[in-house]
Amino acid sequence: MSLDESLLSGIPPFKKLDRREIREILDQASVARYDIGSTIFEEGQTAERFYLLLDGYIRVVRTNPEGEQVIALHIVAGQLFGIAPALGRRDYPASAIAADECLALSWPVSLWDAFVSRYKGFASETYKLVGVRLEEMHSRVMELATQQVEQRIANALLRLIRQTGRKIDGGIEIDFPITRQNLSDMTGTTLHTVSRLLSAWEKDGVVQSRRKKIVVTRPHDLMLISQRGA
Amino acid sequence: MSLDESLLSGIPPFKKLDRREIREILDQASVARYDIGSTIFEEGQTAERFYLLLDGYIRVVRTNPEGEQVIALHIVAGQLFGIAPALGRRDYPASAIAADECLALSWPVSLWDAFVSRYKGFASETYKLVGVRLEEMHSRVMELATQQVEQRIANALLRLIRQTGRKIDGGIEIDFPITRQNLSDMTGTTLHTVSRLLSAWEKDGVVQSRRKKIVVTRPHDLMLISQRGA
DNA sequence: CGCCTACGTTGCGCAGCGACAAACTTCATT
DNA sequence: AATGAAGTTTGTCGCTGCGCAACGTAGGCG
Repeated sequence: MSLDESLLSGIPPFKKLDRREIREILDQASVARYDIGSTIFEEGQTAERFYLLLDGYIRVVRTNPEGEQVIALHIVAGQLFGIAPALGRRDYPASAIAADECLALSWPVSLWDAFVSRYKGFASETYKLVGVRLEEMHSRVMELATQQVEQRIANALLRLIRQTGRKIDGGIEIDFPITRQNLSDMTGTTLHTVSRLLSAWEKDGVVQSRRKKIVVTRPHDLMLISQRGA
Repeated sequence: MSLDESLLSGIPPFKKLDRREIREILDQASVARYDIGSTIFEEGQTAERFYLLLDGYIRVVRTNPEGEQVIALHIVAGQLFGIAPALGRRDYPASAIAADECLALSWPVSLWDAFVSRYKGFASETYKLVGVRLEEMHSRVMELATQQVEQRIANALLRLIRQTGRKIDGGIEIDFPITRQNLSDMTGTTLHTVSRLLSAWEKDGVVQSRRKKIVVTRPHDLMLISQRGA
């Protein structure tokens, strides 16, 4: 099966490359589809491949010895993930789970060094990506350390609509199925507390939610909530 | 003033280099001493230089709009810091403050690309360092999201003695001055709570502390505390 | 079409720990 | 030796948010 060059042409780590180079890269790639809820790789596994998400959303998850989950971040289409080699690691530091149906390319890690040295802009773009992730981790630590549960959940929602929001009439919808449990795993709280807060916000008309779906109807009010008590 | 090549010869990012290359690098470096409590660079500033800590300890700190501080990590001797260019950034994402009297080398960021391309092992070692930091941020998020205050403080102490511990008779001492406030800034709690817990632990003989000094007398018991309620 | 499982809601009680307050200790400075 | 600032201790109080429990609802699958 052959992939079209246009797949990669707009995507940051490859945007400086010409047609021929992209062809080269695509010819070495594998494509795979992942069902919602399926695991792409697991924490602690030896990193065999690195990935590029073409479509869908990925949850990057860590589990502690007690079995509690924490969602570290979400990957959106066009981003590399599973890039252990960029961090000088032989194993994946976290698990990747398809938050929605996903389509991804992948390459064996043995090609990483060649990609870095051979393709212009690839290295700098990936290290920029790592920078962004580090930055995001930083702000999660800040939030967890200084904010109340209500503000943390508001911030989590705001980040989600910023990164994965889809404009619909009446608000901005989170583009993939998400449960209260998921939200509580992102914010270090319980599904009960998330449920209560969403109910309260729905009553105030700030959000509107059905099962596994959340629409933020008044993003500005949510921003005010996220800064409450400042 | 001329610096001796032995300064850099054992240090990871430079360990694969020969005498001549190290000479080159040293000749382009500036040396500076920083008083305890002084600021080396500040969050948001344009990154002019990147640094190598030769002696002492650095606190990497972020401040939120409300003025609350969070200590992101500590830098120990032999580590690079202020490496914004490695993250594709033009500004420093956090402030660096001397936790003790410090000695550091620095180079203008304009040299970064040359270092990466010219010196063997420099790139891979720095990205490994970034990986370690990302990993550490990850586990901080995990801790903040899933653990009680008591366990978080125990973990913070354990990390400190692992990274900066100095063996003395009767235990392991944290090698630089540290206050209850500092500890609370690392764990997202208050100095009052830290004080109470340290007092309790001291009564149990797990730690021993004076003003700005903490000695862990029974590290194993502290480990048990850090896993309590598991 | 109905069952079953996953997801969501809500009430109640409790406790961890933050907020506030006040006093004490250590150390640097003059 | 006196003064003051910075760091530490300790007590009391109350609220946020978690644990537990029970029930309601929606959607997938046979």
